[in-house]
Amino acid sequence: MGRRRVSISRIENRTTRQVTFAKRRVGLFKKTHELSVLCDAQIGIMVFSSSGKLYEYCSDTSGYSFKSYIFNYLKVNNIADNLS
Amino acid sequence: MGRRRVSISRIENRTTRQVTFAKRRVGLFKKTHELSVLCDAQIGIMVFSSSGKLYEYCSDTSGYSFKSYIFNYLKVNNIADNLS
DNA sequence: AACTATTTATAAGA
DNA sequence: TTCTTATAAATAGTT
Repeated sequence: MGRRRVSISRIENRTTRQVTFAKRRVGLFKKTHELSVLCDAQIGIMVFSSSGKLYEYCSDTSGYSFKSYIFNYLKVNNIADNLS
Repeated sequence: MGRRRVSISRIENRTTRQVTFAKRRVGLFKKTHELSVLCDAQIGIMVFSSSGKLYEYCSDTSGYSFKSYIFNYLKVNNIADNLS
């Protein structure tokens, strides 16, 4: 969806890779936010860049954290108890 | 990006919300995969639908699920033990 | 950091 | 509900 079609494989040029990372990361977080709001979903996303920097997004509505949903999931599925 | 512009707020109609969730979830995971491959990034994403079902994607190809990263996080931070 | 030609995602409709 | 398609949105290459 740009001037040319691009095949999905690692971008070798360092500068191009960094620029694409910055652009698509913003796009991904936007899509994440939209899905969360439109469909009332709880979403957590963590992105580690190749240089090791962490970017994260978490939907959080009216007091419930994403972590609380994870805890609830673990409990309901009997994966863990004694959560603190 | 469809027949009409849509404002980003909760879709009230249940059927429309479910259809949109299914479509956009696929799109989001595709975008996640593309960013990961193009830019050599490690990405984990967890989506809880409003009905509580979990969908996840993890860029790691060596057999580890994103859930295992969460488990490790919970263990390391002494939030939960007895994880199965 | 902006721009814009194109590709891609997707909202309605069939 | 799965497929189609008109249109909005994302973005690759350019400036």
